[in-house]
Amino acid sequence: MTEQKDYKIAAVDRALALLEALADRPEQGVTSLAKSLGMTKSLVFRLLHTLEERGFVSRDPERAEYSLGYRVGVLGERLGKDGALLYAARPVMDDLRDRTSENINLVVREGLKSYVLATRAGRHSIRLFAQAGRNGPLHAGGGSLLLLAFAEPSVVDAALAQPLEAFTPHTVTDRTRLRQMLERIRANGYNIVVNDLDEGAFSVAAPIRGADGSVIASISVAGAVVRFDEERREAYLKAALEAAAEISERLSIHGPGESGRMKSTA
Amino acid sequence: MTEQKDYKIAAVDRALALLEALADRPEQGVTSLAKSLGMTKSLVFRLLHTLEERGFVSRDPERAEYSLGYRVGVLGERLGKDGALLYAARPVMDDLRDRTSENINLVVREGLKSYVLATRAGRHSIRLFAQAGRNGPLHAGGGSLLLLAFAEPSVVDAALAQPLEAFTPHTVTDRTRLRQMLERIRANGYNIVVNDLDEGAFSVAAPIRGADGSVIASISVAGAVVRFDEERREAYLKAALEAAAEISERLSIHGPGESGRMKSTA
DNA sequence: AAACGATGTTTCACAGAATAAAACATTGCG
DNA sequence: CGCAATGTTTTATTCTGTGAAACATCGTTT
Repeated sequence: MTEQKDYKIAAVDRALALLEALADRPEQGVTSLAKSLGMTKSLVFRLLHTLEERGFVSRDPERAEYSLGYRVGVLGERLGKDGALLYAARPVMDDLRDRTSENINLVVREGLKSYVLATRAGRHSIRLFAQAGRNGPLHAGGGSLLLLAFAEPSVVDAALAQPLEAFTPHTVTDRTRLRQMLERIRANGYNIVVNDLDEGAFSVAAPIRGADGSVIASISVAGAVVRFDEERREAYLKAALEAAAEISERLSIHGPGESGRMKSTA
Repeated sequence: MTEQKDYKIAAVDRALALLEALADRPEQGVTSLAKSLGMTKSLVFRLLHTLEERGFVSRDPERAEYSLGYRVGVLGERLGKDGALLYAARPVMDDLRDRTSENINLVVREGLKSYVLATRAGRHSIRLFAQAGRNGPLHAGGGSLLLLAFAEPSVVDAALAQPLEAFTPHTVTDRTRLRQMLERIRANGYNIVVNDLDEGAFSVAAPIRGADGSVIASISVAGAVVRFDEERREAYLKAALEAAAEISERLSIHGPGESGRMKSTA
């Protein structure tokens, strides 16, 4: 436990804890909140007043019960869904890159295409398909296939109804085999592909889940196949799954536990 | 200036002001924020640290610039879009009810139906169609028609392609006349109807706009036609427009100005 | 290349603000 | 009708938030 400098200002931290508690369970009263947070009633009362004045908390005047206020919604909308994902993923991606020294990709689905939200460049120089802001196919690439595997059936049907381009000789374009692959990905909870989108490249992808538990993005470790031995395969898979779990936890209502203290001390 | 009890706790209020500033303009540095908010650099630095630890603020590690963090998105999503609107509207609806003594309705569009988000009962007892949680038509009722008027053309076409029920002898079901009415509503920026959904009732509706400026809801004053003279017509229209503007302002990025201090001292 | 200027980070001492405890008010329930 | 639980207000004390200023780091200019 290295006591790193603590600039935290207690009053603000407590106010934020209050907001989290109200997000976790709305319609709470002063006493209930005070008890569950280990604060005194008067403190909670003052905090709520402050938050309410700015619309971050809303009081039902009849029942004197509090919930999150409209300003939280306005600011959240401003950030956008991708924004939340992106910022939650950022430090985790940095960490994953440092651990693996490979390229890291954060990919979401956009209709029948994949979309690269962010990347981290590994230490080894290799040109891959993935590039932030770029649209790609859904039927090839580690992250893309994983997204397709966890998409609604109607999306899968629509995606497979399109012409399926072969990006390399190894790209799977046979629809029956593709459906089998998707089934396997769902069963495994991850996806590993080799040479299917970029010649000479591998990709190890894990699913990121939103607050409601549905898969909303994939994070993947990608690099040159020549460095991809059995040992790395295991290590990268473990790292990718952990990273995905960490991001998913951040995006859940309960938020990250006390364990996830990532400081990339490169 | 009646100095009402000030329970506001300064540190928290400043932190919230910081969040608002970052929502208004992301990617700001410490100095810029300190200057625009009239705080010292060290204070802003500490506030940002506290906010960052909880994910309410996100720092670009390279450029040392801050934006809203992912937690804001998670909490905002939890509230939902209707939640933000509902909580922003609540005190305004109370105020509008107190001013007019009539029924107040907050209505949104849900596909090709209207949906009553919330109501306030006036002092005079009158049974109206509107009831919280209820779906209604789009082609009749003050608020519903206004929502239709400001909907995308494809929605209007789809709504008018349906069979149009006549709820009273005064309900307009002629499609050409309806389109003329919608045109008028758009031009006026409000809508007043009589007897078209509830026999013997009037409705004065004004548009509520979201952060992006599009019309997302309507607020309306409704009551018995027998009390609806010219003087009240003017007064209700003014009150409804003001209420709609107030709610819209709350939902905008900049938030409510210092003017809007509503305390319903009934 | 050296010096400057701007920015982010850290330190520190003090004022005043946040806090806990307890009294008070209000509401609902038995 | 009284009891119990909750929200609100007050107050005294302490500790924390705060501003000023020093320091570090970076990019730019001369």
